[in-house]
Amino acid sequence: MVRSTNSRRPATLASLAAELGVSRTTVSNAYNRPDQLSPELRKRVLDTARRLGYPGPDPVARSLRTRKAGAVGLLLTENLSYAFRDPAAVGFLEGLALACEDADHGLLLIPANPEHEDVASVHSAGVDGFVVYSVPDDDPHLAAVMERPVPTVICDQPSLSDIDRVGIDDGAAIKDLARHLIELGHRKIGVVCMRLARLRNDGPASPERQSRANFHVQRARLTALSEAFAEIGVDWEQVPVIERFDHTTESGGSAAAQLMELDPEITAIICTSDILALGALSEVRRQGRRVPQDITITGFDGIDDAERVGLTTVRQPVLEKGRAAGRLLLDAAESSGKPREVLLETQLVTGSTAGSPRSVEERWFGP
Amino acid sequence: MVRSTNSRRPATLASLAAELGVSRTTVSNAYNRPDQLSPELRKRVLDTARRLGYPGPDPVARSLRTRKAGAVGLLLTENLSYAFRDPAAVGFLEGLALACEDADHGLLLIPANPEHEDVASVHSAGVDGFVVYSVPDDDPHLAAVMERPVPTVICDQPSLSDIDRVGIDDGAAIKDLARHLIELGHRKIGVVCMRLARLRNDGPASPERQSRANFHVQRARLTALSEAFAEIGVDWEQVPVIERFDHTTESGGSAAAQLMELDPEITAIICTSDILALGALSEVRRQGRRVPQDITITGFDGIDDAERVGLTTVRQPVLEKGRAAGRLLLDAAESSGKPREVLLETQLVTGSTAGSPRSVEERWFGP
DNA sequence: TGCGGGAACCGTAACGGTTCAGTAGGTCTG
DNA sequence: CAGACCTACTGAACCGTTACGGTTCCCGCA
Repeated sequence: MVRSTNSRRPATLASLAAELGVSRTTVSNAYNRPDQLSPELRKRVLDTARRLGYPGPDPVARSLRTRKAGAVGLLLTENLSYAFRDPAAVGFLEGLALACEDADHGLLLIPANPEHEDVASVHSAGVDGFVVYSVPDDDPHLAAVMERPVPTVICDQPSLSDIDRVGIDDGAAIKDLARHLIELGHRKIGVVCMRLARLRNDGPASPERQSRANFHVQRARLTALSEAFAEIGVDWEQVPVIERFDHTTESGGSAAAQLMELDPEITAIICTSDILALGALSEVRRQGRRVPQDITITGFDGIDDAERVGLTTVRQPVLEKGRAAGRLLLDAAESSGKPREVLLETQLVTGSTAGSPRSVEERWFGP
Repeated sequence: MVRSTNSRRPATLASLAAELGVSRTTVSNAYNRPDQLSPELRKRVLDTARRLGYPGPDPVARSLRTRKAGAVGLLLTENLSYAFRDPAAVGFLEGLALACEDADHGLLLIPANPEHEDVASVHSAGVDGFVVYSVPDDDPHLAAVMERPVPTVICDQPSLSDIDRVGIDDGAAIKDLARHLIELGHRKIGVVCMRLARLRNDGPASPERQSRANFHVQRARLTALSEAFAEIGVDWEQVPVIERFDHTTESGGSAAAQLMELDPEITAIICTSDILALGALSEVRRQGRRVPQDITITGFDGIDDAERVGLTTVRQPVLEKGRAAGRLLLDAAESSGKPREVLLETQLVTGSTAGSPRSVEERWFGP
């Protein structure tokens, strides 16, 4: 593109000062501390600036000196576009954006390809702090963030390191859901979950793999599920858990199919996200089964589409989570010493996709 | 939060160099030009860095020196959270994010409150370029962006200034839609449009206000509509146009209500966005009218929800638009002198919300 | 033995600001 | 009329890095 007023080199504060015959300090003050110079001189500075096409103090140079960037970095180990594709992520981002806006900060989305070890993007992010959203605990990008000498807030992660954190009680939330299903009479269930580790794995996840999962949220939910069902004597080793790397409805569908093939006896499919559940729902119906008469399906998150179709799920306040993360990061009352923690409330949503399992006779011969 | 290894002051490249007894250049090279020093020394540098808790070259300082920020700024004159609430904006962002990702750049969302004159956020954005999305042509933030000596791409804006631009042919697109309605037999129509200027105005927009609109997209669409209907002898002065400041379904609903009250004779409501159209659709149905038997409703954008309900609309490739904007900005082949322009294709989607108007008799006494 | 050339490292000057401790000159106070 | 105090401005240090143009040293080769 072409610029209208362009001399060889763009004007700087120093060149402006020279032109005016004043010191750089004075020009700087004209922008930052109007009370430090006479109104006339200030006007003269600003006018000359306009004439020379000086756009005001360079943000980067200022940032270097003041040690403030006026921006918050968001790290989510996913393709950047995922942030806009997943409704829960979008909600989180909206909340985070609100908090940033309130504090007059920009929001920098940092590209961090999950299959890539390159952390240069983290190193080159000029930000005042990081929000880390849903990354595996062994992620190199996360490690790189931790090295940076700026405050950091982490979401949906265990509090293993001494870092401020925002999250929900994943375990308690999904236990409520599990007990709901147990009350309805479900004993033979199957689970569809999101990726458990950085390496792609699509298929059954052994109990060992489950407990070693690097994604805290998934691990917590699976553990809680196993506990809830252990309470009524269900052997978790026998419960099929299907993992999917990509978080899409297609994944949910194929996982549900795999689950039903693996064990046709299951009466309920518990999905660890609504997206997966919506996919499972379509697949199950495509196969001609009715929900919830023939099979029960549940999700997690409480996204709009889930509500629309009446999915039985757990609603978590994604927007609030984003906002809380931003607030925590930008709050001046920071650095109280101990890491702070915000736990948000969740809510069991009993929709129309969960019902009592029919007896085997009913299933085969009708009610 | 607490940092594990924290001496009084964080280590810098210089302190590292001093500790090692080498020059700053060498330390810098250890990070940026591994081929410039022996592998042994490099290892020693990196080891010492780890020991001292030096997180690598400061991004801001580096950015000042190299004149690169590794980020693209996005200006959209809306509350930041709007970017995540409006599906068309989300699609655009997704595309833009894809382009940024490909080029290993971050994406900085710049807060720019539309009702606020404060452009400091633009001045303090450390970015290599700007993408401007859907802002009024008299917006001070836009002016501030133009002052910054970095490349800029503008979306959905006339090519008044010599700036790279991405967009669609709004006029042609909506004319197709208009002709479709005309063929169906509509002569008495009403229009619901998005905000036309920076100052809030909810209600009828006079032809004069329409032609003076500061939002190019809206102006272009309204102008094209007036031309299309003028061709068949409809006096645009008589066509009610209702403007809404907030871009929500609620706005669409109330605008539709206002429109029908203003002129109960209209047989079609043309909305300049799907969001507005979806709101209008609910409102019309709430009032007990059937679509399209009693009234026709059309939108613009082609968002998912529109497709879901079978809205007659114009589909525009929002994701592609974002991607094209990003590509244009980051393309090295830039600065060819003349401003570049990318015009994307649109497509008329004939859904189920547009039909032939019934005669007045039919309307009152049934078919 | 002399010399060209590459590998490894260094010194200095930016990059474009902000900050803080002055200082010159004028006004106010007792 | 001395001293305190204020207003308006200045000089120099500093923020942490990279770019540029060396210098030194050693090796191979004629």
